[in-house]
Amino acid sequence: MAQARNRDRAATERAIIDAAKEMLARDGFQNFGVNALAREAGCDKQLIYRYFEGLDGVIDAIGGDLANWSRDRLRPLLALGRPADYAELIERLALGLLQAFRVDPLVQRIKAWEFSAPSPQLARLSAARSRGLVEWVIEARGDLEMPSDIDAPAINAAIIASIEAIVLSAAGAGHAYGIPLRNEEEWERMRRALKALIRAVYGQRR
Amino acid sequence: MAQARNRDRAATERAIIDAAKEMLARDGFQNFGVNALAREAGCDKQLIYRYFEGLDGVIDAIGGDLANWSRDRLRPLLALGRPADYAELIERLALGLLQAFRVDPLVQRIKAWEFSAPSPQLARLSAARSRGLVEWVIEARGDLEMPSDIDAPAINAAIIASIEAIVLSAAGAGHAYGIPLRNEEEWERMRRALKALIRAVYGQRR
DNA sequence: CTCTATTATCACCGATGAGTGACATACGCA
DNA sequence: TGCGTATGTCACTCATCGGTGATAATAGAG
Repeated sequence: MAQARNRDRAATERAIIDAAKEMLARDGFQNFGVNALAREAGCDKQLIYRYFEGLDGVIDAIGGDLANWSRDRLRPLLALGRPADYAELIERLALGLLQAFRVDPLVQRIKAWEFSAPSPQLARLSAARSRGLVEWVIEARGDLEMPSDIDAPAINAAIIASIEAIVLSAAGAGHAYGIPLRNEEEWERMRRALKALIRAVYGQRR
Repeated sequence: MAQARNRDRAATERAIIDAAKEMLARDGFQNFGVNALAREAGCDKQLIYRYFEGLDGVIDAIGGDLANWSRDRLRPLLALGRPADYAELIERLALGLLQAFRVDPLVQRIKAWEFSAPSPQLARLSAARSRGLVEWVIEARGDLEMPSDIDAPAINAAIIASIEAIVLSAAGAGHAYGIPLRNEEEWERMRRALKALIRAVYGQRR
């Protein structure tokens, strides 16, 4: 439980934001409210209104923290060197995203909430992540040629969609669409399937 | 707004269930509660407790209504005759499921809620749908050989996951992962991409 | 017709929600 | 040193929540 130092607005704001992130990651948006947040942050709820103008402002602030989420999570993949072909590029993207999403309950909750209660505000958060994603692809792609005979953007969308739904299912139920996903071996099976899918549709240079 | 006839328990129960389905399809689980449901069903909330022992009982009753959802939605596809190969089988499954899911806000809401607030109860609803799905595949597959060189169950899971995430995104935001999905042409683009994905991974007999 | 059991309604409880106005405290500037 | 303002606290309103006990109304059995 984050605790605010006294008489320090910046610290209090951080305490509120940190508490909010922790609560969301733990319980989701379910019982997320001003009262609970104030309790968790160890301050009076009045301050939430004063400093953030309510819960929405807190969400926006979290959005600021997460603005570069995709970029930051995928950056290490650039160090692997240039991908040999488009298939390898998308494979890296998919597996990197899978891992990043899998270990980040906060982003999982945000995505899940976006599914069940769409709002312009949550959509903005998601849009920022998407933007970082395509920027990464552009940067990592370099001068690699894009497949012209198939609709790569739509196919990539399908692949990313698949990853998000699988992670969300597994996080909640321990399995996804009949495939158990409780430990690293089981996840490795799913990774292999995704790789097979990507290699099949984008071909592989040998 | 469903309205109960007076002094007719069966009719009242139906009115409650119908109102619940309508509310969930319209607003999701967000403000779904005993008070709101009673108001919408045009009866006193006490009856919800008497006849269903609370909200959970109502959900279970809806589950009963939806027990054969997959089976019923996919059945027409059996009339198309035997698929020529495994790819065609999965293609029919995917496109059939996409369409069924796309036009059914109630099932969409249930799925979305399962993502953001996993519970054994919701999981049971989803499990029933899954079961119907694999039963359909077994029935439709007949004596068609299954691909042995790849992990078809995991790949199929990924494909179905993809479809659900795409539909949920599109329902909320009008687009999914950068691909606009507001009209039938745009959906046709996504269908083509899914077909390409399935054909690529499962090959096609020619 | 009378009585009983089912059906439906009403009035209430305690808890909790968001939101706000008034008040206390302490920091830093003049 | 004293004062103003930023910071923090408290107490309250009003609405809604899930849940329950008592009571009214009516249909059907005898």
